[in-house]
Amino acid sequence: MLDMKLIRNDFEKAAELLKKRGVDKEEIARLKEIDERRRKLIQKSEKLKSKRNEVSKEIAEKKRNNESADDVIQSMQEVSKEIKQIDKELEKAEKETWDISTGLPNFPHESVPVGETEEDNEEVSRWGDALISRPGDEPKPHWDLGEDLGILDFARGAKVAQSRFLYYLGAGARLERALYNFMLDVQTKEHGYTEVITPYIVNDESMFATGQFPKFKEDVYELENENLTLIPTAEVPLTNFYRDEILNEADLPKYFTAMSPSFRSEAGSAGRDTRGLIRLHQFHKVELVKFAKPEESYDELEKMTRDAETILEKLELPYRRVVLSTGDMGFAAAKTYDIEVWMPAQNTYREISSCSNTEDFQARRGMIRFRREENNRIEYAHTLNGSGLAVGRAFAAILENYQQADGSIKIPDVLVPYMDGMEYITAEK
RNA sequence: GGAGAAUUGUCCGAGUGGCUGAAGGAGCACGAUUGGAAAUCGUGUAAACGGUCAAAGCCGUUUCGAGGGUUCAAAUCCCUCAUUCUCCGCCA
Repeated sequence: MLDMKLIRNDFEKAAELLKKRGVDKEEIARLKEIDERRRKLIQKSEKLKSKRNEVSKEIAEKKRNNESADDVIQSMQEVSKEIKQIDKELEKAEKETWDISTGLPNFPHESVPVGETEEDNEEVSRWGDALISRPGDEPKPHWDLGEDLGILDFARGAKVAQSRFLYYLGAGARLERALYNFMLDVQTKEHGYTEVITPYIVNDESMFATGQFPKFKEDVYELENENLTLIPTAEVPLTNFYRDEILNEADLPKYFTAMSPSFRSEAGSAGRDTRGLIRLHQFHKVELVKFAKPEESYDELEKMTRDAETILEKLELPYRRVVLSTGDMGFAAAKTYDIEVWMPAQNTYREISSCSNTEDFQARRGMIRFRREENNRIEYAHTLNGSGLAVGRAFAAILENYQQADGSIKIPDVLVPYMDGMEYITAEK
């Protein structure tokens, strides 16, 4: 949710910022207009209510003195009717402002490159020898490697559930578990995050606060007749942890991490990444969430992005960092870094983590606030989220980057202890 | 899933139609007292929205689990829902 005051007081600036994100100026103008109408109605209604309260006191006074108050009561009946009428109009205006304002994306940070698509994203840095393909000239894609080794089973996933679901088997299941245990260990022991196990189903209020609702309902799995949704990311339950709460300034910053399954309907992505582990309806992710003071949130974003990158460096997987353009950023984000891991078989980098500062956008929606020590005033906190990392995509990257000429997979050194000393995954007999 | 009880401010807790944003207590903050502390005394101690304002502040409206209703007027009466507790059923 945007700060309505900025739209009111500096319309041109607000409109310009939102234009970078593809929002029509007309729409902001309409919002401003309805908001003005809304506030006029509030004033009108409150004036009458103030009168009603005053006269109510008079009536009470008279009743206590056993005097008749019939005439006053009668006039108040009229006033009450009028209040009801105005409140009805007000409700309508409120719904209209709500409909527009809840659909507006966050203002982009000034450092974000302006653009319309992912083509306009800017590479920030690279790490590792991406272009040295390891086994030979023809690296195999991870889905072939996984099926040949008998550690991934897409066919049975589709049979038992649907396409874009799968089974991990034997050393594959073990590797998945090794990966997220490793990631959680690094984030908790080296980067100071508190490990959390969250609900995997959340209510509509939570989905609203983090920005998925009302605009992106088609991307998630909702339970029928329940007001409940399977989480599309642990960002939702983690960020909502402090919804409707006021924290102490001394409590900030706060770091949480959680491994969870994530459920996405992937509506509208038919035909894209249909093979392999890149785009699934259900996948594991180690999520990072921070609550920070406004003046520190961009430093925290840099640190969080490094926290994600560290995982890839320890796994010795080549990657690059890009900063998303205004056109490619998620709805709630003010600035986002994507970390893309090298996928040799596809000869390209693929997103494996996305780290965003939403500033106070989610905090406004979820009323996540803190009290300043110096003046006791209440402010919105800034919330950040990032993947640290997407486990399935890391799995895919390991298969492709660590494949050997004989089709086996070398286990990255840091994972060997998590695999009971196993150093290679070879075909199951 | 069935039956019953409950839900008031940071916490405990009073309050069945009007003078209750809400008694009383605890906690917390500040001040007095003290060599310092404890005890004691005094003062203060919610949030959202709207208006005004450079700001501090001030004014108004709303909020007693949530939403709706009755009424001139609702913490208080009615309806729906949620949550918690107890008992029964089921169950990892």
